[in-house]
Amino acid sequence: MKKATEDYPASEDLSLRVQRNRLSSQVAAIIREQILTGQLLPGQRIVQAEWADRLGVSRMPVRDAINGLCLEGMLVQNSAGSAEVAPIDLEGLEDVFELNAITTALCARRAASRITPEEIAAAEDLNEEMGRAIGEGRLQDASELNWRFHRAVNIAARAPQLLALLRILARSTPHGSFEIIPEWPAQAYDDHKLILDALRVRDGERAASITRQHVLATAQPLLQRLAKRLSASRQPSSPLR
Amino acid sequence: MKKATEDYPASEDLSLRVQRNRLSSQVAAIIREQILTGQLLPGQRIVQAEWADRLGVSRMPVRDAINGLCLEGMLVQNSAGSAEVAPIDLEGLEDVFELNAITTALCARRAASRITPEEIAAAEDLNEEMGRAIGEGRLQDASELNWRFHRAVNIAARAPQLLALLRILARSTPHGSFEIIPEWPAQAYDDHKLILDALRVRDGERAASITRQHVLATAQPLLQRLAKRLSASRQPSSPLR
DNA sequence: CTTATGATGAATGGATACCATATACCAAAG
DNA sequence: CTTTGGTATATGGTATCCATTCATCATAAG
Repeated sequence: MKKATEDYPASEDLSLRVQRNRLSSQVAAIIREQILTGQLLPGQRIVQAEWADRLGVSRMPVRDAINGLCLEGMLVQNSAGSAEVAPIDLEGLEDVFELNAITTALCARRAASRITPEEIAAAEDLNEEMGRAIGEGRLQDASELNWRFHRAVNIAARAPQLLALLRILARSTPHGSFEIIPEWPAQAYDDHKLILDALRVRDGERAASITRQHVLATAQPLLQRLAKRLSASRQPSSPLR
Repeated sequence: MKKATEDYPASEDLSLRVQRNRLSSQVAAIIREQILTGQLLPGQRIVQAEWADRLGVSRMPVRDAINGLCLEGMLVQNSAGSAEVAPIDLEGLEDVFELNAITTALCARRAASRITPEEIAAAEDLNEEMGRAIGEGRLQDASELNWRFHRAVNIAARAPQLLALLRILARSTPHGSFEIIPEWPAQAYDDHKLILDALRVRDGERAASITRQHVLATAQPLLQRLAKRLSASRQPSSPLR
C-alpha cells in the first residue's frame, strides 16, 4: 500500500485529481458558458462587483475567475485592468480546434509508448459503457463517458504540460457534438475502438492520426452552431454596435 | 483621430496592450524562471506565505501567480489545494515546442491574409534593427527585437484566442536561443526576411511553413540545455528526491 | 511490532474592509 | 466643436479573520 512516507509529496496519482470545486472555477465556468453560447457578447465588460452580487459570492472568486479567463483568452483586459469579453474570431477558433486535435493526437502518440495494460482496459471499459449509454439513448451520460475516455488516454501520456494545454484548448472551444451531430455517438464509439487497437500494439503514429481526425471531425458543426448563435444574438440587440 | 466615443470600448489597439506590471505577473515570472532554470525542482512545494515574505508582498499576488502557473501547467495542485512544481517531462516539452511552432505558423497563415502594408513595414523595421543589433554584438537587444518581430506578426493575425495560446506556449518553454546558438541570430534575420516576403505576397502556406521550421529549429538546443540544468541540480542536492 | 485511530497543526480558499491609483466620464470653459 | 479639468468608478493590493481540509504524528489496540 505505497511507502506512504514521501516519495511523492502529493502528485501520486494524476488521474484522480478531483479539482475540488473552488468557487472561482464555478464562476469561470458560468462566464465561459455564457460567452460560448452567445449570451455574453464580445466587448461586454465584466465587472467584478456586479458578478459577485449576481452570484452571491465575494469579489475574490470572481477576480480569480476573471484572471483565469484572461489567461485562456476568453477575456481581455484594457489598460486600466477592467476586463471585457474578447472578440471572437471564428477563423481563429477554427485554428484552435485544429490545435486541439493536434495536441490530443500528440498525447495519443506519447500514450502509445507509456500506457499500461490496466489503463487500456480501463479506457476500453469506459468506451463500452459509452456504447451502452448510446444504445439506451442516454446521450448525456454518453457524452460524459466520452469525455472520461479521452481524459484517460491523455493522462496515460504522462505529460503534465500537454495536459494543461489540452485543458485550456478544451475550454476555449464549444462543446456538444453528441447532441448536435446525430451520427456522431456511434462514430465516436468506433473511432475509440480503433484508437485502442493502435495503443494496444503501441503504434503511436496510427493512434495519433486516428485521434487527430476523430477530434477534428466535430469542429465544423460546432463552429457553425456557434456562428449561428453569435449572429442570432448580435442582430436583435443592435445592428453593429 | 478615431471617433473616440465608444466604437470599441477598450480593445482599440491590441498591439499596444502594455500589460501594466501587476505584482502577480512579476511574481509568476520569478517562479517560472526558477523552474525553467532548474533552481526550483519538480515536487517542490510552493507555499503562498513563504513567497509572500520572501518577495515582500502580500499573499494575494502570490496566490494569483500560483493560480496562473497552475493554468499554464508549471505547477500542479494536490487535493488540498497546495501547489508544487509539476514534474517536467522532457519528451512532453518537445511536444510543447512543436505546438509552439505549429501555433506560430497558424498565426503567420492568418496574418498573410490580414496584415496591413503598414504592419509589414513595421515588422521589417524591427527585423532590420535586429540585424544592426546583431552586427554590433548587442545580443540582448537583438533578442528583444526578435521577440517584438514575432509579436508583431502574431498580432497581425488578429486572432485573440491564438494569441493567448501562444503566450502560454511561450511561457512554458525555455528561452535563450540567441545566447546559446552562435549562428542563430544571423539565421533568424534571414528567416524573418523570408517570412516577410511570403506575407507581402499573401502566401499563407509558405509563411506558415517557414515560420514553423524557424521556430522549431531552436527546440533541440534549448531542450538540451534544460536537460543538463535539471540533471545538474538534481544530483548535488539529493540522489533521487 | 504493526496497524488502526484519533488529535493537532499548517495551509488554503474565501469573506470582508480598506486604500491608492488610474481610467472613464461628464461638464464647464475656451 | 474642441479642450481641459474634476469627479466617480473599478481595479490591484494589503491586512485580517475564519472554516475546511489535509498531513503528520502520537497513541492505543491488535
